[in-house]
Amino acid sequence: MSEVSAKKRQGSRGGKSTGSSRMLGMTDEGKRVTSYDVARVAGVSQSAVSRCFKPGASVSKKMRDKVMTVAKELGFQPNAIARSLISGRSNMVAVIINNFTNLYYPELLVQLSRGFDERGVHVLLFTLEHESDVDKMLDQVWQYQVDGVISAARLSEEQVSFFEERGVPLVFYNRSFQDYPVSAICCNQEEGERVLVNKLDAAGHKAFSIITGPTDSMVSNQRTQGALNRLKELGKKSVPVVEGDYGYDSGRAAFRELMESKKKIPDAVICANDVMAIGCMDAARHEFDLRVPEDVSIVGFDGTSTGAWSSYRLTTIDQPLEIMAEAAVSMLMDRVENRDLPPEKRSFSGVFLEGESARLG
Amino acid sequence: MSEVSAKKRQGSRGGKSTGSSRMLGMTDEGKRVTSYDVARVAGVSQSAVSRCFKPGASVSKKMRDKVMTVAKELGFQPNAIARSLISGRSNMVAVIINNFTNLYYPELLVQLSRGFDERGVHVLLFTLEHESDVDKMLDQVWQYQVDGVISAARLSEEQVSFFEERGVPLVFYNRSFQDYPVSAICCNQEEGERVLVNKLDAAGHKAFSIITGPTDSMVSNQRTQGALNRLKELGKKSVPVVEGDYGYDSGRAAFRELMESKKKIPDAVICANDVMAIGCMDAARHEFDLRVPEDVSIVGFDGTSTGAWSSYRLTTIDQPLEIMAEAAVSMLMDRVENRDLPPEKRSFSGVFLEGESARLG
DNA sequence: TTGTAGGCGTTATCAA
DNA sequence: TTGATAACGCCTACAA
Repeated sequence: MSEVSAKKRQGSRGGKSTGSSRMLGMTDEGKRVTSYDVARVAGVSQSAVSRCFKPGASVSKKMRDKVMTVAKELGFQPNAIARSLISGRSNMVAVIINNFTNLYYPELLVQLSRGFDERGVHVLLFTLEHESDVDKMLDQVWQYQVDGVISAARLSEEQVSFFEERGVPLVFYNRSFQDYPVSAICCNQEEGERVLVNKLDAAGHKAFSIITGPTDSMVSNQRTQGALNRLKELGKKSVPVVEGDYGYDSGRAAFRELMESKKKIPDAVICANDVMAIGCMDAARHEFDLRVPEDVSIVGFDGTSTGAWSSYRLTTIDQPLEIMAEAAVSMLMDRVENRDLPPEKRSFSGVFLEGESARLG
Repeated sequence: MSEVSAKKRQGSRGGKSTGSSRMLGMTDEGKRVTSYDVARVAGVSQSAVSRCFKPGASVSKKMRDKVMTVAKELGFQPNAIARSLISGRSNMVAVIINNFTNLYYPELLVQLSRGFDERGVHVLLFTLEHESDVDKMLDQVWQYQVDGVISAARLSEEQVSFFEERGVPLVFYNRSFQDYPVSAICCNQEEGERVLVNKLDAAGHKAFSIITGPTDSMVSNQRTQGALNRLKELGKKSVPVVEGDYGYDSGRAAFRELMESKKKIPDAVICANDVMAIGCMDAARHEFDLRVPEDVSIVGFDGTSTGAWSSYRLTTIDQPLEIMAEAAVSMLMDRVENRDLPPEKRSFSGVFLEGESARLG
């Protein structure tokens, strides 16, 4: 031990008397127990202690036992902050989510958190309320030296390049760019909608309507376009489109708007997500005394657990959440380990859930 | 500038040519821009740069302008990790949540996140699946030097003392100990249940039943006890009690169990949360062709947004989520600022939501 | 295998 | 007000 550090750290817990420390993890002076403290008590160097806590390091069994015993005795845990500073890896990942009104996102968050946990990585959560907050938040993310970012919120190209320039891997969840290379996990929104339209069309529906999410939602736009494209191919033109905000009330309001407009009453309503579809069903049944699906078919998208509740039994497209979340986690971590991996997109097909909210027979 | 640091940092961005850096926030060698880089370009000392980024520091306007200009030019942002190391404050707070099946928790998480954001504090999220994971997680929390912890998960006294010994402020959300001093924000569960029972009793209900949450849930136990206590006071004995797990399916199953047991059919079912109450309603209506509330009254607890959906219009107790979350945030941050504050408990009354799932007339 | 010493990027302390 | 210098707690060559 160097003279300097010996002098610097003359805690009253010198050598012996380490028996009954009431304050596990703290020195008698109320400071955090560091590797130096462990080293002093164990009579070894600080670097030895450090090595004992590094998985593949070269340490003798004797040394490791000695150090670990003392470490446990003192309640020592390496300081992740200090480690991050020197190693350049924080073992933290930022998860950016803005759309919490959509019930889908909490479920996503749980899955992501689970996946990262398994890898010993921690989630720094960033929730957005207004898109305008994004830039301030990006600075925060950068300041905390996260190893990577998963964004389920829309970012501009400029914002994407913010991370790119800085070498921070970024994986989008259900958003992407056509002409800008970014890594992304997506559910194939268009395909899903086309499946729904096909099923509805095959069952003889004539008057289609669409309820979209917020117009600035990429997912909503893709879903809407998917449905409209397929409808056009089937010769359906002038399909009424009403805008919602992904929330229950907006689904209700949108259905009301459809019914009260001059156009013909719909017999099939395609909603950009499950929650609005549920709102839609409630409006149809309780405000207009319509039977679902006999009078009107209503379909959603997401496969949220609420959609399966027996008052709704929603016909919808189930996004394979666990699979997509796991894919996002591993795609990100791969890029954390190896920054040279090129951007990659993985697109998963949704699974058609028949439910009972659409007449398909 | 010292000779040493001048030698160490001889980036090719010396002095001039700072005009068009493609790599904002990175040096030409691909390293993070540090305060030294800013200092060199601006021709000032590193500590001057540091001061310019500290709110109440004593810096001349001229200095601040010069530094800030260069900082912006280079895309410099102070490294929060390094700051945490020296300052002992990470500006991160751990939020521990285990009960994600309960729809109440995502909404809580958003509110907490919002509150901390406003204070420039970041949320490190810890989700628990099994109670057994707790200890490993506590070590993680400690390693990251969080400034405080909010736990909506149950912790043992030992686990609480883990933080106490280390001087990390802890605030519980909706859990507490009777004989161990901890800070906590609670909704008055007992009181809420008593209100519900009174309303149901006043409307002439005779056959009460209770569906509980998991037996190891403190909140569920309090709610159940609150209801049972009041019922006993009203002379109702032998109230059937069935255990659920807070989930929709368990609410359905529990109702089924109630109906199929030998005991008399209930005319009032008290559920430990909204989601189970919803499951219960669906079972009553769709499996037993009962009318709610004419044949059976069903009440929940929480005031989740789904309970208000028009298929349910749940009669329930609304926990004042925003208020409670804000209280939790400020209670925690107060203790981060001043560690000497004694533990405190704040208990908020729930708000009775009349709904239409209970006959109260 | 073990110890020494330097550095990660800040903030804090003290002279100047 | 500014600048040099010492922490903060750890990891990592490099030397022993």
